[in-house]
Amino acid sequence: MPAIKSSRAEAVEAIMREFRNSGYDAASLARLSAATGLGKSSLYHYFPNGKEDMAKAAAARAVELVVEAVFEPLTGAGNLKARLQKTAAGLSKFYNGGKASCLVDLFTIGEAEAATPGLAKAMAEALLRAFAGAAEEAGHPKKQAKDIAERAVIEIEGALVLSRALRSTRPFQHMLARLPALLLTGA
Amino acid sequence: MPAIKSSRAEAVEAIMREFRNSGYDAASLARLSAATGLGKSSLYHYFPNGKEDMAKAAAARAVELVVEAVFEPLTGAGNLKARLQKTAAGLSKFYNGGKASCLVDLFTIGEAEAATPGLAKAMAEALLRAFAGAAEEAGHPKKQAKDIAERAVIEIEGALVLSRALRSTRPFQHMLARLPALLLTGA
DNA sequence: TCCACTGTACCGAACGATTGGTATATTGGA
DNA sequence: TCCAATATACCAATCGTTCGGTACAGTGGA
Repeated sequence: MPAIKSSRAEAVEAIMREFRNSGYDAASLARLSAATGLGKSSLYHYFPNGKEDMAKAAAARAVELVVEAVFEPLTGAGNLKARLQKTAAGLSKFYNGGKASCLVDLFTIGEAEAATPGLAKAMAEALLRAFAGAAEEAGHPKKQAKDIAERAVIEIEGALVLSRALRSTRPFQHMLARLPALLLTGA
Repeated sequence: MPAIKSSRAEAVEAIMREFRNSGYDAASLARLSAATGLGKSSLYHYFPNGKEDMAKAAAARAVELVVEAVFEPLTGAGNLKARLQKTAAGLSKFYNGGKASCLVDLFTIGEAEAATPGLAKAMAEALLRAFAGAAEEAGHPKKQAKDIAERAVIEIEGALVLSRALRSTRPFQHMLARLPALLLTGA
C-alpha cells in the first residue's frame, strides 16, 4: 500500500506539528493554513467543523504515533529491559528529542479543553496504563506499579516542560536515560 | 506600611489568576477586564504597554509568591527536614493544591514567550538553584545535588500537568509527599 | 464515443465578531 | 485646581467561519 496520494493525511501531520509548536490558542487558522499550504477554505473542506476538527484529528494522529512509539515497543517481543530502551528511543523520536511539546499539556490550556473535552485525560490515562503494565511485568505489585507508572508519566511531562523552559533538550534526554531503570527497579 | 488601598496590586493578583487559568493567549483583554473588574482604560492606566505589561507584572508577582512559598522556607531556620516540609506546604498553597498551573509551563507556549522573553527560563533556573542548595545541604555532592534538583523541578511541573489532565489533585499531592525525601535521600 | 452529471479538491473574498490598543472626555478626591 | 482614575467611543487588524465559485476526475446512460 504505497498510499501515493493522501493530501489530508499530510495536512493532519502539518496541523499536529503546528499545534505542538504554538499550542491550541496561538495556532490560528492563518498559521494552520500556512503550515499546511492549504487555503483557509480548503481546510474547511477536510475539517468541516473547523479548528475543533483539526484539533481532534491532530490528537488522533498523536495517539497513533504514541502507540507506535510507546505501546508497541512496550508490549512487543524480547526481554523487558530491551523493550524499555526501545520505548525510550520511541519517546525521543516522538518528542523530537525534547523539542516538541506534549498534547496532554497543551490541550489542557485555554480554549483547547472546551474544544476537545476529555481528550487529554484519555491520553494521560492510556499512558499510565501502558507503563503500569510494564512495571507489573517487572515484578512490582499492582499498587506499586501504578505509583511507578505515575512517576514515569510525571517525569516525561515535567522534563518536556523544563526542557522547553531552559531551551535545552538535556533534561529530557537525561530523564529518558533513567526511564528504564525507574520502571524496572522503581528507583 | 499597611497599604490599605492598592487597586493595582489587587488587579495584578486577579490578572495572575486569569493567566494561570487560561494561559497567555486565551487570556483576552475582555477576560482580564472581567477578572479585575476594571475597564480597559483602567487596565491601560496601570499597564501602559497593555497585555505585555500585565504578563510581566503577573510573572513578577508569581516570583514574589514563589520566593515566599519556596525560597524562604528552604533557606530559613530550623532543621532541613522541617524546612522541606514547609516548602512542600508552600508549594501546595502556591499551586492551590494542584489546581493552578505553573507560569513556567504557560509562559513557554504560544505568544507568551515573545511577550516575556527569558522569563520562564529565569524562573526555572532560580528554582533549580534553590533546590540544588537544599540537596547540597542534605550532604549530596554538588553534581548529584544538581541532578536531584532537576528531578524535583521536573516532578513539580510534571505533576501539575498530570493533575490538570486528570482533573485530580491526587498526583500533585502525592508528589509533594515524597518531595522532602527526594531532596534528602536522593530517592 | 459522447456528454450530462456528480463528487472531490481547492481557492479568493468576504462575513460578523473579537482582538489588542488609543483618543477624548468626565469624574472625584486631595 | 490638580491629577489619578474611570468611562465612552472608537480604531485597524485579526479571529474563526462561510460563501460562491473554479478545476478536474470519474461515472453512467444513450
